[in-house]
Formats: sequence, structure tokens, C-alpha cells
Amino acid sequence: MTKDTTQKGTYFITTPIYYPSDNLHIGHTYCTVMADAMARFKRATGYDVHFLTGTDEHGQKIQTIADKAGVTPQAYVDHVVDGIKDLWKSMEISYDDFIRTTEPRHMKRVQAIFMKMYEKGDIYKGEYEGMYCTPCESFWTENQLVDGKCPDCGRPVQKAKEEAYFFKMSAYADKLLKLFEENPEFLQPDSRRNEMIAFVNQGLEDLCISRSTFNWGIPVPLDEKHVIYVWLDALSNYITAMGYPDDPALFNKYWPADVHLVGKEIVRFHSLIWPAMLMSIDVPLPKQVLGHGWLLMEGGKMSKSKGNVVDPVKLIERYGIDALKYFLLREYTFGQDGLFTNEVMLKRMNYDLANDLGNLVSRTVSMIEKYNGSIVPEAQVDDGDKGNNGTKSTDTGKGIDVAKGPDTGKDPDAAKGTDADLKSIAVGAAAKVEAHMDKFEFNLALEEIWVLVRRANKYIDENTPWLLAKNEADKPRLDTVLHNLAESLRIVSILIYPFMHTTSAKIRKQMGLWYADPEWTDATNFEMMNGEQVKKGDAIFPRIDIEKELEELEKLNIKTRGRSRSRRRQKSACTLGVEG
RNA sequence: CGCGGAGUGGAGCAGCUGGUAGCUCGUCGGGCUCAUAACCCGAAGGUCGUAGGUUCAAAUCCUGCCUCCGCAACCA
Repeated sequence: MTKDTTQKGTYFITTPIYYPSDNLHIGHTYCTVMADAMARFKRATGYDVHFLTGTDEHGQKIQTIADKAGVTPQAYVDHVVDGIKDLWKSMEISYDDFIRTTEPRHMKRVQAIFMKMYEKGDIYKGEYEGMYCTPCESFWTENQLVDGKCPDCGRPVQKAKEEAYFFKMSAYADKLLKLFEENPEFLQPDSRRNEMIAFVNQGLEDLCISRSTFNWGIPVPLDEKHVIYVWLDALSNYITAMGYPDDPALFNKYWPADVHLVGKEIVRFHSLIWPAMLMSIDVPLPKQVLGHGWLLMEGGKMSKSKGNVVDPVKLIERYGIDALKYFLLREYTFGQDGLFTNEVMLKRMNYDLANDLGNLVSRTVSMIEKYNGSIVPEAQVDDGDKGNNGTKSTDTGKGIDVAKGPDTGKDPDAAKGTDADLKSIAVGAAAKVEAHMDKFEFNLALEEIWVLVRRANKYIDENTPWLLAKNEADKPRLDTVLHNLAESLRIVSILIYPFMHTTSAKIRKQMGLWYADPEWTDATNFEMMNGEQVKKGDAIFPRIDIEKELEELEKLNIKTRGRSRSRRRQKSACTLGVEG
């Protein structure tokens, strides 16, 4: 990775910019963890990566919340954004840039973009009509109303108009349809693309891009009564952060973005409004928009008002970053909704991390310590001819294996080529991981790695090193078995590096390999270890007592629930957020 | 008839360019003792929401219906 010289070009990936009306929850974490894993994977496999995230800090909601809290909007968002940055830091999110829409670099560039669209003739002044709640000073759409009344305060609303600027989005309908037709990859998964095509076919209206009923926003150039309204402000971040248009070094290097990773609820804005905006200012379109699914709680969508919000900070404290990241990436299928429960999470952590991987490391290191004085031996006696390249073959080792266990007894071939089988799985895993990652199939990529982990566990049982250790004549075979296990673990440590780099390093440390950043290409080489001194350390993933832990979490949950009920008015909000 | 997604053994999911239903967990039985009471093997358990249709053959294609869930435009 660090030394990788085979540069494959640039890779620019973004998360949405989150709305800092409140602390982020597990849904935001989910999206950012995926982006981070992809960024790390691309770096590991030789790309020059730029990973952008940030916050969308304007809008009436922030202004209202700040007013209630008795602070300025800027002071309010500064505080929340500090918390968000702390969260990403504690999760070791490897972003290259963090853009805040209140930064001067963003504000001046959004104004520049506005002017470009204006000069193009795509912006005009018109009237925005909606249902207005005077006490709340808020416009609502018909659909948002609850029983025809203000969804916030429940009071009646009136039809009202205000002057506003509009973007001629309707003019881009044909071009957007063409985009979807000619580039099926532009928006994935397919189900989302179909939705968008249907949406455009219903007819696009022009987009209201300014407001004059509040002022917490970027002023419209030439008309200071107005502030630029959410989408033009927020979406622009993807290029303003890159210096567009006045300082385009990064922009020229990395744009167009390879992927905008977004939640399914904001797919429409990213796949319709954003491309239309870019067309208007003659900037190339991003290569791909990917809409992921939601983490659903028992009882539906995660939301503050339901009191079922999961706080990632607590989970990190209890289980560690790597366990949480592993769970999020392994459990859910990209693009689909998934159920989040404490039990699902704890089981995943225990079974895969503690039982399978952690225990494999533990037993392997322990056997090398006991049976070979802590030194990783050289391979000497291959156990089969399946792999066609067996070194020398004696039947000492083999005889014992086959006799052991009713399983291998039934199928003599199974015991014959355990070495070849293990090796081919180990050496072939990297390519499979790469193939899955190309399609954002994090869960399948990890599953592929665990095929190797499980195979290694099985390999131990098949070869019963503890029996080989009893007979001096079997020492060559024992050495080979231990060596093959060490190689397998070294490869596992490389493969998990993009997903769990800390664990990756922990494994290498126990195996006597001290480098922090492995070479990805070494995952296809099975003959690299000889003479390393292993050293057993603490359990990589301690086993969790699930029953007890569930009770503990339940107690914590009750507290959370009590608190959030009192804040029921404060709806969870994120402009480009993952979870609405 | 607004648009879209989902309904598969006890649980959560995969399969869905048609051809003996697969994974993880749970349950039951067995093996092993190097290991974090972990690991390995085996078994039971599903007429794949429902009613029809196409086909030699459908979980997989088509139609109707039922149930659940998202989205429905400036809203965060």
C-alpha cells in the first residue's frame, strides 16, 4: 500500500454532507463507514484517492433550533460539527477533506455557480406558492400537512406566495432521460434508476432555489433579500470543496467524481437536480450515484421521535471500532434496507469475529508457540497430490488424519488435498474481494474472506497438529501445517486491512510481522513466512456474553428513550443525511 | 388503477438471464481438545404470500389478489 507503485489513477468518492441539527446516529455512520472502507480499499489497491465528506449547515431548521437555544446559528452548528468531527475521528474515518457550507470557500463559490447558471439563462425570478404557517414562519407542501394543518405546531395554514428564484430544471428533462438511458451505471441500484425515470416522465417542474423568509444561508448575488435555498447550496459542495471555479487544481485532478454515495431518500436530488445543475454550468457529470438502503429498527425507520435512535459512540465504546465497522459492512446488502437489532449485531460480532477469526488467531499462535518454540516453520511435506505441486509426500501425516474423525473417513479425498485446498482459497481470495468491491458488495467481500477463515479452522481439525506433535516422525508434516496456517493468517490480515486496519495490524503483530501497512499484492503469495517469532497477545475480539450484554443495552436504551421523548418536537434532520 | 421494493424451513437473509431450494444462527446427535465453553462433522425442518397461466420443467417468466414497507417535488 504505502509502497505500491502501480498507480491506477485517481478515485474520488463522497458521502452526503450531513445536516448538523443534532448529533449523528448509526445511519450516518453506516454510510460513512462504507465510503471509508471503499476509500481505503482503493488506496490499498493502488489508486490516488480523494475522500470528501462534510456538513450542510444552512436553512431555516438550524436557524430555528439555534434561536430556541439562544445562540447564533453559527455557534450552534460549530458545536454540533465539532461533535461530528470527533465521531469520525474516533471511527478513524480517513477523509481527505471536510467541507462545511458555512466556510467562505464554499459560500463564494456557490455564488459563482449561481451567477453562471443565471448568465446561462437558467435562473429566473418567480413566485413560490405553498401553505404557510405564520407562527412557525414555515412553508409546507400539501403532502406534508397533517390533517391539513401545520405538521410542526398543528395550527391552521394559509395559502401564501413569496418571491423566489427558480432554476429551469424542466428544460433538462430530456437530457436526464438520455443520461439514464445511455449510462445505466450512472445510477444504481437499478430499482432506483427505474424510479427516477418514472419520475422524470411524470414531468419536471422548475426548482425553487431561493428563500426570503429566513436569512441563515448564502445571499443570492445581486439580490440580498434572498438566500440560496438548500439544494443549490448543498449539492455544490462536491465541486466547491475541490476549488471550482476559481482554484481548480484539485478539481482538475479528481473531477468528475467516481462515486457519490448517498442514502436512498436523496437519490432523486443527486441523480436529477445535481446533473441538471452541472449541465447548466457545463461541468462534467459524476460517474456514478449509488443509493444505499436504510438501517431499520424494530418498528420501522429510525427516528428521534420514536426514541429508537442508535448512538454509534456507545457502540464504539463497548465493542470497538473494528467490530462495529465489520458488523455494518458484513450484515447489510448495499442498496437494500436491513434490520438493526442489538441481538443481530452481537451475534455477528461473536460468531464471526470472536469465534471464527479471533479464535483462529489464538489457536494458531498458541500451537506455533507450543510445537515449534514460537517460530514459524518452513513448509516441508505437502499432504496431497491434488495441487499437482506437492513437495515430498510421506503418508505418515496423512495416515493419522484420515483415521481421525468420522467426517474425513467418509470422504478420503477430503483429507488428501487439504493443503492444496487451503492454498487455493487463500491465494484466490484477493481477486474475489476485488470483484465484489467493484460492485460495492461489502458483505460479499467480507464473506469471501471468511470462507478462508473457516477453511483454516477446518484445516486444523483435519490435520490435528496436536497428534502430529506427539510423534517425532511427523515433525515435517507438523511444520507444514503450522506454516500454512501462518500464511493463511497473514493473507487474512491483508484482506481485512481496508475494513479493519487495526485488527489487521494486531494479527500481524502476533504472527511476528511488524509492518503496519501490508502490500495488497502479497495476498496472492503463499510462500512468504519462515522464521518469524510469534507472540500470543490479548484476544483480538473478546467473546461477548450476549444475554448479559442485551440486558445492559436494554438499560441504556431505556435511558435514551426517556430523554428523546422529551425532545419529541425536535425531529431528526439531515439535509443530505442518510436517515431522515 | 400514482411510482417502486418486499413476502423463501424457528429467526435473519441468498437464489429469481427457469431444470433436484442455499447461507448464517437456532435445535438435535456426534467428533476433537490446539484454541476466546471456541473449532470440526452429521441430522431434522420449507409444496419458496395466494389464485391462475406459459412450459417437458417455475421460488425463478406472465396475470389477478392479499399483506408489509419506502417515495410522491422544494421538504431537512
